[in-house]
Amino acid sequence: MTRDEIASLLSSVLAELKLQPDISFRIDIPPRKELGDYASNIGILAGRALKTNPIKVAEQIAAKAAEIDSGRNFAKVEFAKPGFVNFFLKPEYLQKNLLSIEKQDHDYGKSGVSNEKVLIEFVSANPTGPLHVGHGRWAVVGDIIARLLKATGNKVETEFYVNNVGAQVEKFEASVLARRQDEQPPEGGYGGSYVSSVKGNTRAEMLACMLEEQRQTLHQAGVDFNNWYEESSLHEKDKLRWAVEKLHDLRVTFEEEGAIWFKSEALGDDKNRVLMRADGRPTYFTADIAYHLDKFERGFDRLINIWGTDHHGYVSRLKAALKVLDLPVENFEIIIGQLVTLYRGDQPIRMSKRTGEMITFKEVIEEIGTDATRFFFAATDVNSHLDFDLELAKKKSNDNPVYYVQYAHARICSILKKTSGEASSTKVDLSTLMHPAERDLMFKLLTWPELVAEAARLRHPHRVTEYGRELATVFHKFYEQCRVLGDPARLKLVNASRITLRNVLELLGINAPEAM
RNA sequence: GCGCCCAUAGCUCAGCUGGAUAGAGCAACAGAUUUCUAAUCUGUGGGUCGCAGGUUCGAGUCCUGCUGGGCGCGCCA
Repeated sequence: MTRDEIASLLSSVLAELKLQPDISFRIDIPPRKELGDYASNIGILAGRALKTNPIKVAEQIAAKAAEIDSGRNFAKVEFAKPGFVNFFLKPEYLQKNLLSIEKQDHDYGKSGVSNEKVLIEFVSANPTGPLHVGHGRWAVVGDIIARLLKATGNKVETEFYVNNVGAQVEKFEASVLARRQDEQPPEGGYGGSYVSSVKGNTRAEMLACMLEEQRQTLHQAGVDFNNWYEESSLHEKDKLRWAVEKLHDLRVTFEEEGAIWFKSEALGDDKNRVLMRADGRPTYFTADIAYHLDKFERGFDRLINIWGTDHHGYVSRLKAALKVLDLPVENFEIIIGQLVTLYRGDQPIRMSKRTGEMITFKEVIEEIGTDATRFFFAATDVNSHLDFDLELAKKKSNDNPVYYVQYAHARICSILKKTSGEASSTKVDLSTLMHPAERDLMFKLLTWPELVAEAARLRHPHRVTEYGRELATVFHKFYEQCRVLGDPARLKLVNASRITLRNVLELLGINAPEAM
């Protein structure tokens, strides 16, 4: 009985007992083992809805659930204090799941809970300098969210938007040329040391050079985009003018001081915004409207953007524009990624693209490795600011959480190498798997698919790293207490653990080494 | 000044649409290896969940105010 199956069981219990059928009860893993494998607050909520004693209702529900199940999946179903219903799975159920894990192999954890065509856009750094650590964080998070959404049944494309038009790229070109003449960059230009290594004679060549470096860095981080969407292609297709005309037709534009404005203030923004400058050139905002119109035109059901916190002020104006254009804004999510402050010991390192004083994403990868970089950046909620001490990450590299998880996988492979394929035998009596450590491990394995679904739904990669640590812990404890070699049932359990652990690392884009 | 985000153990962070006795890793201390990898495990200490109110059977979680920090508030991108 997975969480979903318990949910539908409880729904039919409510129906049979003729209780309030539409309460949104929760099913959780309770804080202590004595309270079962799963627990629901259903009695509390039903009691409240019916204005009766919640404990009595819980008692009734527990009895009915046990009756319907009639000992197939649950050893017992109990009710408890404020109105909880607690479910205790039979060991046979957990044991049976091991066979299912082996059978599903790489697919264990995947599901079809969602079926949308999703475009996720992230990083989208200006092609005027190397990627900084914040980009790196958003790259890792975006990449893993894409993997999560694929794993739960969606068709997903990843996209990097290239801002290769406008004042910034003009200043970039001027800065490169100035550096070659040993001159100062223009006002607001780029002064980092990387400027001298930019190759190319034309602006396009210079941008291509910078872009290629970004692409390589991302590849090194295990992040490979499906699409690189160049802003210039929007201009070539005259999409900006087309977008402005659409807004004009909707009567949400006006002219003032020679510029064309969008009446965004009336649509939830702080103020009105310029679409076309007095000199006739469009703003970045106009390009962004055209770009997102184009995204929806390409037939995606859902758009997800990861934007740096420095762009959060653009959320309301872009949503206002898309809404007035009658696009489904409810299917347009913007995840705001907070910054990373790098430290060397107590010393914070400022991230500024315009000064030479920055540590790039590439340097971080090279210093602490791809696996550790991905794990650390995935391991915290992207909505929270992250303080990241390079010295600490490097110094402690031997008991980094990522190595802890990888080590569990390597240990398993080492055991399995010592066997002659007994783990793959189909006729094994699993009923001997009764030890508490075995049970804990089996239960942890059982919850992997629902964890993936939950992490995908919340767009929370850090749930996956968390699970990886927990699974490794449960495995290591099992390993300490239970000798595996010579026990066919335990070999089965270990093999299922190997598959699950590998799938966790696969989802995170981290290597699953067979030896360490 | 206005807007968004954050504040949980010495440090870095989890805590799911409000649920049962607030967790993990690191750091500190004490132990475990003739046995499948000790990159492991066991145990100990460590908390007014920034502060003050409110909502209710129940608040780290929701609301209001305050304090402290990050980021925005361009006819830059």
